Amino acid sequence: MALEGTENVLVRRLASHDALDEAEREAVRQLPMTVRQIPAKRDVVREGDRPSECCVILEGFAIRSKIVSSGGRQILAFHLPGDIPDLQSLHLTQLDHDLSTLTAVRAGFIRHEVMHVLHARHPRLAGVFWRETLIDAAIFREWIVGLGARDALSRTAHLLCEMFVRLRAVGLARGNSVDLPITQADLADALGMTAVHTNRTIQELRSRKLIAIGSRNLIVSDWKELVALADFDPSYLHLSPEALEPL
Amino acid sequence: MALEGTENVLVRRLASHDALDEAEREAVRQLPMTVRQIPAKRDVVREGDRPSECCVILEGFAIRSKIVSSGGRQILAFHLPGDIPDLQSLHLTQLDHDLSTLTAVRAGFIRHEVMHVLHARHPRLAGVFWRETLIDAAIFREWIVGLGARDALSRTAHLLCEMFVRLRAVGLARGNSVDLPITQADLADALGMTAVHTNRTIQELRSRKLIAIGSRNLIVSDWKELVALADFDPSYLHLSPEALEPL
DNA sequence: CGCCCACTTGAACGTGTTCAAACGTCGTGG
DNA sequence: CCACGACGTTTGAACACGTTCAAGTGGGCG
Repeated sequence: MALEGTENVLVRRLASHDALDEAEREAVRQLPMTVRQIPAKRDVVREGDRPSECCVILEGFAIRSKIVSSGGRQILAFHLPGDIPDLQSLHLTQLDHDLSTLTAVRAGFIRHEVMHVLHARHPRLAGVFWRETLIDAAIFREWIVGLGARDALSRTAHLLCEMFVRLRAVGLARGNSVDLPITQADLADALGMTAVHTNRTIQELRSRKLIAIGSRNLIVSDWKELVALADFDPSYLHLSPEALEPL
Repeated sequence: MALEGTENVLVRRLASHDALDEAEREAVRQLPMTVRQIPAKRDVVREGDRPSECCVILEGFAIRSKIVSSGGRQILAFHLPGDIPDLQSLHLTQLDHDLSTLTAVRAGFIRHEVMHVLHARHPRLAGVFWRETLIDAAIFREWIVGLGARDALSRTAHLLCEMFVRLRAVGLARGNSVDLPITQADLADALGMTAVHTNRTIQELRSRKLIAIGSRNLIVSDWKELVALADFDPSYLHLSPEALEPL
């Protein structure tokens, strides 16, 4: 049945770093979770909200973003199945950014109290969830490096490398191809550049035969060269050795 | 004696958000901590290290940074007294960036095992430390916004606002003046721009009579205007209402 | 006194922006 | 079945923000 699959997304994610014992796995499986289907391009929670639950993405893509006074939008993170985009709300009452869907999303919502009880009962699980938010922060740091110290071409290549590795790590790659339903305008808002220049940068990556990319999927034609151009080192993703192995 | 003061830095910081009960405060005060004095411009831990302790800054300024292949350095965070810059190493074994001192720093080192025991014994304290890393991440997010969506002037103003508020929150401001021993070259590496342009941007802020700034201190002459220019909203710092009050 | 480091200045240059228009594709309704 | 509109992508040309390189100033410390 559906629920089994959905909960396993969470167990698999949490167990991918530290091994969990059976009691811990079972406790996660037993987490009461409300599964909701959310259409594409909808806000899930907004800046200023004080959420009382947090959500696991089960299917689809979501983003976190922030609007600046000049009207611009900065995308802070792309989230894919297995991610818990607002886990921080567990200890930071007020949300300081928006969470919205890119595609249609199926997400599981877990109430904060339930999480707190889980953490009190299974302190090691608290550490595992904590770790998830730390990986989140590690990705933010790498984005800071990209925005501050890399030019448009290597910054774009770097983001594509990251998305590819993360999707592959959760089993969403088929060979060197992944679904990537992110428009160039969205990429632009993440990369801190205009859609026009994002388009030209992508064309450059294409003409160098590093990638083939459409509006819904990405094929990495030359992983080695793409990584070299991007100066991409996946250690910041803190994935298990297996998830990185046969790249 | 010195040790009392140093430990109180930590208690005060942790208690500034959620109230701690006496047992919890005492547990933090009893944390065995090795205080070390580190000269200016020294690495504390480096990318790739697997630290077995984490440190609280007691005095002085530190930075986290990352080197890119092209030779550039991106500063990811400025840390001041009360901060725990490598708290993440508690659950992320391998460090993905460097931590180094800007000025001479007095820091207290706490072994990971000790922290783990503390968290197991006082689950609520675990949440409080977790929260510290979440605020860290919130600051990263705001830097992403700055680097991606703000121009040089407002980005620089924003960073100065942030530093001023954070220093004030830990009692390091005297009126509208704070010690800020950050060179323009360091600012440049944080802001993702050249030292030359950082210099010109600062001159612009000076000539607009918003700030007076030397190489060791910052005076905010016109807070309201500076905030407006920076589009600065301190909520992302998740400070207590008292720390923000009479701005 | 002299050196080093941080800051400052000038001028040419380039990466990425801005504005504006056109193209292709997909889904919808006539 | 074709017309239409919406959306994402592509293209061109002028422009600007920030870079680059190079030289010079000023203050603090040995």
